[in-house]
Amino acid sequence: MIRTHNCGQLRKTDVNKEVKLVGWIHSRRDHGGLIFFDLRDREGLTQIVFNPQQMSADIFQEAEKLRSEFVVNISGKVGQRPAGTENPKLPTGEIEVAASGLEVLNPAKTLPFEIADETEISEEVRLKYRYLDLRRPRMKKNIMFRYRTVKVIRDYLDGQGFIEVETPILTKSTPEGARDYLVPSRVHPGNFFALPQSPQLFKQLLMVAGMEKYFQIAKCFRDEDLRADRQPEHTQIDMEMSFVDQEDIFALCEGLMTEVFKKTLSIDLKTPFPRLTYKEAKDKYGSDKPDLRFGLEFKDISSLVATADFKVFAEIIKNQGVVKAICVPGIAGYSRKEIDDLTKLANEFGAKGLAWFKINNGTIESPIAKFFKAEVLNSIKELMGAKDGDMILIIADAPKVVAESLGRLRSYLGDKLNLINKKEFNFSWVVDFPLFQYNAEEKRWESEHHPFTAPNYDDVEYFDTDPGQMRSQSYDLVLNGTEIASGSIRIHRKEIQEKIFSTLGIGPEEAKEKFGFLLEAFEYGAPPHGGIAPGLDRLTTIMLGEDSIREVIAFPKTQKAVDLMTDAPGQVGEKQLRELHIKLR
RNA sequence: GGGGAUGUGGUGUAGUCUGGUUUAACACGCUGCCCUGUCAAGGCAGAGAUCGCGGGUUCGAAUCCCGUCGUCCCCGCCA
Repeated sequence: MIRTHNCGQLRKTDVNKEVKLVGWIHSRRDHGGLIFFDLRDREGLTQIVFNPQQMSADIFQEAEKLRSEFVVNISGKVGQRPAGTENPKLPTGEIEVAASGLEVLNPAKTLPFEIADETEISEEVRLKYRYLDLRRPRMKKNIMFRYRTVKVIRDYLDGQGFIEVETPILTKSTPEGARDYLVPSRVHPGNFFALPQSPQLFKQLLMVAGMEKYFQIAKCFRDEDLRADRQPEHTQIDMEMSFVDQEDIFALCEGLMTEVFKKTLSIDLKTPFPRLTYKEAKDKYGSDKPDLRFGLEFKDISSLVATADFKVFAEIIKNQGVVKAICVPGIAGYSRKEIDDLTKLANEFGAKGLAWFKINNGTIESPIAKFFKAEVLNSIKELMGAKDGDMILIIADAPKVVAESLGRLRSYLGDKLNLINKKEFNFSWVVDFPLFQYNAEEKRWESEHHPFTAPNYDDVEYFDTDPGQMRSQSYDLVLNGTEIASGSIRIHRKEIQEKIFSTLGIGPEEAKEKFGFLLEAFEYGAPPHGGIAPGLDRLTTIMLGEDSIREVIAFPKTQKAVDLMTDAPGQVGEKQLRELHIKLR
């Protein structure tokens, strides 16, 4: 090894030791007759001092030529800093290394930006020079935090009897779900592998194989448009267990999260995490991943206003619509324009209008108040728990539109009015998802989760009469309004699987062609099994208080799915295409 | 596919609405010189930008118009 210590290591107890340090020149303070450098490696910073009276003139001259980010090898003696010159900001701040030897291992051009958290740099520049961006303390911290998280996960699951198994990256395209990334087969002209959207089928086959407890830190690929929380490739903590029910999965996942938060952030999570059904979540928050760090719960006021003189509401209720409201504290002073902005937001999500009641001096002010009897207004006020200074926002529409638009208003106001405690980590389970959802465009039923999700066995009577009514044994883990894990108990019996396929309009032939290997496997003794897959990127993003998963991914892609550093994707030559039997059009 | 924001020396911004007192300003960085206790070192001097790209309007465009490209946020999409 070139070095004897790292740059975060030396303390007062090391004074007078002869040491060798390597690293990057982090900063330079040249006093002419005396030069200070902060030398940086992964572990920290150590001040190096070059004093011409204590070294050869040659070396001092060399030191004068050092610039930012040169990679150097320093030898010297650890010294206690003179009284009053200690730096309390550095763990190594009580000492410095008096250099006696210097070797430039590699010079560096002037960097496009400084290696410091304080400098704001456009993401475009950061991604082009990602290897420099990762030198910055924040990014280094994020990447190392991610590693520690994964390490805790592996240790925990190992302790629980799980084994990590790798599954193929080159696999088969499956219908439904996201768009696949395809890889052409050279050996089989016209045939393609698909990159896995998740190891779903393989982990179920590992259960059939008798592995009982499987996990994998698994890369998943989806060729869909990107967002702050979506990249074309992301990492799941993929888990599957045999002989379990929903409760076992919850307990495992709660144990895992508790361990992770304890070991990485020293935070004690309270378990069990609260649960709410999909229906409750939609009814009260308009979302299947509600942010429960703040209230603004929906209240259904349909029955209160159904018989009032206000025709708009009455009509909507008559046509299977609903009227729901949230009570927003302290915004009764909102101007016309501010209310217009809220209305515009509601419009974006399909609501035709936004009604409002301002509570001032105990009375309700609203352009539509005159249509309601005093006792109706009072009942609404009471139901909403509205106080002076509050404003009740009301949306009347089809249930889906009300949920989406009022839900969006809720999130917007929760953020805008600072109702959210940013330090809180609020976990909850959302359970009893519907088994199917109807695709009106294609006039067919689709799986809400995936086609291997077990139904809630209390609901199987609806298979032929009302599939939309059926609940599934699938569940999401929600953290601060983000879905961070999704899973289900799987079907392990052939006849139920066939029933699902027939509801989805997948005939026996098609099922055999697409999932034949899985269905066949189920005929050789498949244990009951289920699993869950937390998203590592989303989880660590929230834990670190970042706004985008790009901040926890070493080499992420832009919104156009491009890697600005490597310039991928790129063109390939005619020879490569010919070998793959591909002709561009 | 759609909506919105944005692009000015190496980096981050001001200037753009209201075209001309701009020879495009400021901070950081960079270069040179001075400097023995700094740690966001300090002082002095200096270099560095055809204002994303293309076209148009105009006597005159960073500024107005059209197109185009990149980046970001959102909708659709993401079992």
